Amino acid sequence: MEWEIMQQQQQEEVMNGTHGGGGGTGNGFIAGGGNGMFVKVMTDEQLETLRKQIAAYATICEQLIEMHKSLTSHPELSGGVGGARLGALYCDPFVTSAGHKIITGRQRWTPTAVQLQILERIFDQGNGTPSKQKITDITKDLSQHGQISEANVYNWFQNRRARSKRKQQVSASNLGESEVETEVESPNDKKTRSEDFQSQNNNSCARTEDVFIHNTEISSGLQQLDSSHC
Amino acid sequence: MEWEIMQQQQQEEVMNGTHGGGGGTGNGFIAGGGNGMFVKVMTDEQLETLRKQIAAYATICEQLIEMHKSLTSHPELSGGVGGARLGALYCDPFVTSAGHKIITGRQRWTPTAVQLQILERIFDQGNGTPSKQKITDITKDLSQHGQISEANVYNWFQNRRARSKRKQQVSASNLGESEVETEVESPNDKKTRSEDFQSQNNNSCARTEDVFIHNTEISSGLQQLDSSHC
DNA sequence: GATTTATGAATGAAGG
DNA sequence: CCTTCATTCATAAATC
Repeated sequence: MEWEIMQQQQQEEVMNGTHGGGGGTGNGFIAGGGNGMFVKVMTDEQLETLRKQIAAYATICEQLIEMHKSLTSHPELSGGVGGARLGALYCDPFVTSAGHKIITGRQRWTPTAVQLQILERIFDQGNGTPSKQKITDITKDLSQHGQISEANVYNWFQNRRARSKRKQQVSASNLGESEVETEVESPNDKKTRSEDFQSQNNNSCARTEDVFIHNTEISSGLQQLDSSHC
Repeated sequence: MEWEIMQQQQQEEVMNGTHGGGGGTGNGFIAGGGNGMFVKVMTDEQLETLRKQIAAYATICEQLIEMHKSLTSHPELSGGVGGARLGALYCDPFVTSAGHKIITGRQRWTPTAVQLQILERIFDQGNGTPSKQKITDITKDLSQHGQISEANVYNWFQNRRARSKRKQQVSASNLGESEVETEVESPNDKKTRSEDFQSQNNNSCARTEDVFIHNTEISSGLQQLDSSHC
């Protein structure tokens, strides 16, 4: 279809930019048609949106397939690990042997060694509150050593802190446990809110009531979607 | 029934679509040719249309799943424990492999694909002010498609707005000098149409602590499927 | 090169 | 609202 050009551009950018640890900063406005000519294409967010939607669609379809299989064929799968293998089986078409997926998702940033050093040092010293100004500052500093964005720095600190804390918890709670339990399972009572009306912890089990199929075509689905707004 | 055929066709479609782009610059997404002869990008309307179509497919598929669930849960289909058996089929690999208990307690709400569609649609419609009454209304509407509470809706809108805004800031500051960006709105008016569109997400109901499937999006789907029967 | 691990990123929820 | 935290998802890197 018509986006192939856009896709191509996007992929080129990704390939060129992110292998050395860059990327992540791209926005959706990519030059098309050589030098000097710019066309507006999908933003990254739009692209991401579509990617996710298609992925969700594929997921749902796969569920359908598996359900159908489990119904039509007897589930005497040897070992009973059908789920995993089936998943891999059906996933394969989505991942080409060339190595990239349907829509090349954004490559994630990978910190350079130097960047990591600096980040760690900052974390070790003043840590705690990476204020906004500080983030900007650090980002500017780190960009001397490789491609980076403020979001990267922000995420890095967030993750660093969270995982540091979690590790502490784990080591603390593991001291009394010689169980077969390999997983840590935070037994400490978290902040258990009880006054809010936050009770929706129920998995969406089979809903047998509102099942109706518009047997016509896509438009019916669109209608339904449209009518569902308020 | 008709969904058999439908499923078959969809499978073919998916496979064809994703394999076709394997060679060269092609991505499995849409590209049919592989050699870009035409320089054509999507307009916003086209994008929106596509988005809706995908959403419609997702909706239909979801309904199919629900219908299928209702079918399989009938006791006479498989000796009185149809639902359980099916559930065991899908759940076992995930539940037993990690050797842990399923914490059936708190877990954060994850919007269904359909729910997200509706939410995004409402969000897109401008009216960025989700009044209390509106929240209640939306919640009621969404509860047709899965478990949800008003707090969820409220939080979702809050987060959606905040992050959309933040993203705009980032992209604006990032591309800065590039002139391809048409100006969006006057800075004094905060509330305008949102440039970005949805973000889909696969939901997982029960926590699978040890994920041993790394097939990108599909694994999430399996998780969802696994948990949807417990 | 198939799995597993480590970790960047996304997001639901709480606090102020 | 805006910020922060906790959890989860997805993927680059590592491991076997």
